[in-house]
Amino acid sequence: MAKKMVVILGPTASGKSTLAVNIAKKFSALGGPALGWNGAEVISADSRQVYKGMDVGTGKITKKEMRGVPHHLLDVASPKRIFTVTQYRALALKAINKILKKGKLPILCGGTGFYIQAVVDGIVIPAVKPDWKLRTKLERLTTEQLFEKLKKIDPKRAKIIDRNNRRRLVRALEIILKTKKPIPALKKNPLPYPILIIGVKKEKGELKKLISERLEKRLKQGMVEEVKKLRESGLSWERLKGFGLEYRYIARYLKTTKDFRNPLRFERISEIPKSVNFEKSDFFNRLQKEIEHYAKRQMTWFKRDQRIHWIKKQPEAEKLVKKFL
RNA sequence: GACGGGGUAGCCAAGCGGUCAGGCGCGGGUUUGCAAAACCCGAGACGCAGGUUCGAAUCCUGCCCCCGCCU
Repeated sequence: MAKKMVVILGPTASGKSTLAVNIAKKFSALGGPALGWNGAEVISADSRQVYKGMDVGTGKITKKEMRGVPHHLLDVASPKRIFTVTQYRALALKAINKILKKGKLPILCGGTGFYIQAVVDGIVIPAVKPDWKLRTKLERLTTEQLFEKLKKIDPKRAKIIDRNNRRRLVRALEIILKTKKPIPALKKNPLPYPILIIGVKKEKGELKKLISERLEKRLKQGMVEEVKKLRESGLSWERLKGFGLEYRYIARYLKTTKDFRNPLRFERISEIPKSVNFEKSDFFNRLQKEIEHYAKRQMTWFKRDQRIHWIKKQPEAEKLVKKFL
């Protein structure tokens, strides 16, 4: 049994998590034990599920849904602090090695392409914590000024960076100013063993339907309350907005209800009716669109990776894994 | 029937004689230190028919349609 890893990726709502668990559960049938494997464990590759307290909105798998298959990298960070790819990669590598040491197959499963790439292709970068003081200072500059500044102190990075992207400009400057040296040239350090990458493909219409059904379910499961709780635990509206999608939209909604600009006013969590009628509302439709766009962006990311084996149904994935092992 | 307002891309909406509105949606893309974030590019239009003009979404004439209001 040589070291190997399986990656399962795909757009949001495509059913990746379920597939990962199913594969792990069917591991014997796929011939794992016969080849010396002791089983399989899942590592989440999701930039939002790493946060504690973000469950309903991220579609975090429940204990019950795991069906005994161990999952890693869920709830490893506080939403109050920024979590970055760098940290993700370090934790993921640790988890992968632990799993391999047990003689088990790691299944990296998630929709954050950047995180997956960081692990699989290995982008090596030292960590620099965000410096809020410096950021507020930089935020005062115009985008153009930020770019000029970067060009002066690190022309190499300036050459390839998106000069319209304030966020990236600020982060680049932060790193340079904190480490006192230019951004080091990219070093790739890919995992040294075979990796099977499976992509879950869905027809556009079907995916839309899945997204819509899931969104409805989440709202019923108390997503509004989840966001309210996060807010009450001290997260700023700005921070919630940064999480995007559900968190962004519900935060906006709660904010307006709090500002008394909305006819629906909820002072305490208990006052939020169990079934605020979001369905068919402007709120619902917009959020739905937003999630569809997100799915599209994910696909844009995945499309360029030629190593991905795209599948439509589980049996195809099983076949691939069996052969791979 | 009279008067008033209006008909601009799938939707909302500016322009009212001479590069371009814009937003949403749609399509494509970037991403190598916040990535569910952030950012970029593209297609598509002036209700219809004439006229005036070097040039018309924009002015004129006629017609069609919608909304309001009055009888």
